[in-house]
Amino acid sequence: MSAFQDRCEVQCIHKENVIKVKGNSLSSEEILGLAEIFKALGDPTRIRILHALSQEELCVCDLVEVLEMNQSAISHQLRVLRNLRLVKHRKEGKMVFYSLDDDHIINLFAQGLAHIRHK
Amino acid sequence: MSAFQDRCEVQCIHKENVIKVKGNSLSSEEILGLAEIFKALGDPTRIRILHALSQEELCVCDLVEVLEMNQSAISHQLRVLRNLRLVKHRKEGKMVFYSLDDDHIINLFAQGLAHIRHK
DNA sequence: TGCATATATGAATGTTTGCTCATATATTTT
DNA sequence: AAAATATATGAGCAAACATTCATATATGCA
Repeated sequence: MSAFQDRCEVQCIHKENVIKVKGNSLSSEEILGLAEIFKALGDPTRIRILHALSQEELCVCDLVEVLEMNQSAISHQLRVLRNLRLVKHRKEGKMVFYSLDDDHIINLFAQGLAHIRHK
Repeated sequence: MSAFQDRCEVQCIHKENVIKVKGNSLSSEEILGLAEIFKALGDPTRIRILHALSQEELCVCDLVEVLEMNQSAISHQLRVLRNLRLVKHRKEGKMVFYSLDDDHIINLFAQGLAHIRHK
């Protein structure tokens, strides 16, 4: 209780709920990790890339064609997805083929679509 | 095929895959809708708010106390979540109580955590 | 070796975003 | 009616971001 008055000038706190919720919070790593993934999914270009890759392994050129965006933009976004291990890549000659690194993303899409369709 | 050469100066395209994937893309509304939700989840403060609300209905003051952030920041983020219908609110006197608007978010969190824990 | 192709990346830029500060609104209390 | 409390919101600012342009790297081919 002492921790309360120290910092917060507000009076309406429902102490029990606050204590309960504070005692069951996510770790900083979990919070930052979640935010990082969701932020990566929070961009139309990256959504389109991931959705395309959920159907086929594709090279960068293919993605350029599918998304109708320029190659630099695609490559920059692929780097973001690669750094988060959302996609993996495989080199074959001059080309680099990308694919999803695991299936969680597909489930996340399904959940997300379920949400927007119920609204 | 004509559509190809028009715009794209690249030659390595795997035509069949590109056609298949292009023919099965999400609609603009779906893409933008998904991006919007995931963007909303892509911020540590909003994650913490949503996680808190997944345990208890809380008023703004409670959230201020739980997150240890100032009231204005919390209110601004609550507005974002409200606009996307991720949370709903209920007024009681001077106070406004917030809670999750549906359970999809909980599933999204679970999926997201599954992803980061497997890496 | 030299040229073309596929991809990656740094710098620059315009936009978006999250927070703070100040203030407005709404409700209760005195 | 005035003061206090709970919440909302506009303006301003710094940081993050998405794209473009120019260029670098790497591979295959003549």
